[in-house]
Amino acid sequence: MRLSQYFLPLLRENPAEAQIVSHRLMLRAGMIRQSSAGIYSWLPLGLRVLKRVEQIVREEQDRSGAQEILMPTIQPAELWRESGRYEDYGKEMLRITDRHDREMLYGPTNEELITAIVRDAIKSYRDLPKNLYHIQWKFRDEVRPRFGVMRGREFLMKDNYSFDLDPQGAKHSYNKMFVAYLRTFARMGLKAIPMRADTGPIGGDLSHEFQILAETGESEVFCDRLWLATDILAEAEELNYDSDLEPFFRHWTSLYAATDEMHRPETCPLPPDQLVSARGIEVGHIFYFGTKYSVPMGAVVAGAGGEEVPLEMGSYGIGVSRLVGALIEANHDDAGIIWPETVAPFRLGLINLRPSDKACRNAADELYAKLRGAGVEVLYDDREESPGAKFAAMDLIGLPDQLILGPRGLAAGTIEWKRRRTGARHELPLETAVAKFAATQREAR
RNA sequence: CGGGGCGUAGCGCAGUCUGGUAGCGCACCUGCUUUGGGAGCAGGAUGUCGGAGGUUCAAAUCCUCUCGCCCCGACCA
Repeated sequence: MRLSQYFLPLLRENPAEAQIVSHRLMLRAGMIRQSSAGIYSWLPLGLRVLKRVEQIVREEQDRSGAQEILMPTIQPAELWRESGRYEDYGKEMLRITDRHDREMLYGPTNEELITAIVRDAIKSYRDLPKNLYHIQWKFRDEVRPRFGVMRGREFLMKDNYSFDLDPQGAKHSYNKMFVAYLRTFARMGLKAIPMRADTGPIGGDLSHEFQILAETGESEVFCDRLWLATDILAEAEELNYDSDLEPFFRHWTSLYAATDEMHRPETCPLPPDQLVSARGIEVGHIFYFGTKYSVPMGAVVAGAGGEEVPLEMGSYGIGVSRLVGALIEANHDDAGIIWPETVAPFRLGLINLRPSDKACRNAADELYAKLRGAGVEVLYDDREESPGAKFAAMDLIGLPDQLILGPRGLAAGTIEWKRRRTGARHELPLETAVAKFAATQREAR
């Protein structure tokens, strides 16, 4: 993509309403624009990241055996009356009346809808287990939306729902998601620590939140110091979803980690010097709640003996749009965003320092064409701007690598390669640049 | 939902107390010069001062009502 043609409205100064770093940088980097409190439009650069994150989530769900569906944003009130949550959910639920005075709502979550779908479709234990997910916009009319997309009213969530015949099967489904979540976050370069969590209004008795440690986290969390040096992905990667995941689950939940609500200083097993207290961003939450919805909503199947068995259910959520903010919270410096390669909107930025110079322009255009031809996603800054402005813009949007072509290097047949994260610079022979990034593009994806 | 703050050009702000021609920086447009870390000079365009009502010869400024946004707390992917 040529930057001269790209819709990338960068801001040089911080908008007054943005207080935390991810919100500031998303606005400054032209990723989002706010339309009202907690509701955002995603501009081209931001949407590319959102889709990358979504795709990683999708791939790990598919790998775990979950199947993708798509449920609507608007749901009928009567379903929520069946579970009793229509009244319980309170003002956070956006209620709508259609032209026939039918009570509708913009879905804050989908337990009721999916339970109704499965209830009507699955009648035999032979059709279990099932795990269905969708990635859809949700709306929760938060009293106080804040922190940009980290705590919006409208947000993109991956939610899925498992259906099993018995608690043992349901626990296996829960364990699968436990593993899938670790893999998902690790692929984005995030260390998300599973923490014993309160089940809240969803209900149930087993629940873990996946928390990313960050100074700007919304809540206080506590964990064993050992978590800081742990590479969970290495172990999670080797697991087979059909094997018994309980030992893995037990191992990783034995290392202390708890949210504020679940942490009790008097009963905490860790000595004070082993306990880390930090701020956490909740990027995922998994629940096992048994028959909480299946019983009131009559979601039963015929068991092996012909008896009616209510479905054992769990639900699992990942805040996809929140993750974009969380990724920035975890990956930035004073100059801007530093994208992990797996979620970067473009793999590479190409800066032509002197587009008015014919030799520079020809060389940069040619390099751009070759990179594209090699399948490298490259954002090409071909604008007539001062060098400083281009460097600042490229650092701000945070592409993992930059190729900087100027008259100085061109005369020597070289191009400068700068790594965004480390700031390390190398001179590359011009002709090797394409091959180098064609290779890294394959590795990263 | 309790407490606090803010709405003036695309962004950041001054002007409001003490009513009297709506300003500054950046961004934008034109021209020339410049070109390895947010360039310089010259010229130019941009506003229902959040909205409604009121007071006044005169309202960004005073009064009333209203809408929006942000922060702290309680609540949540």
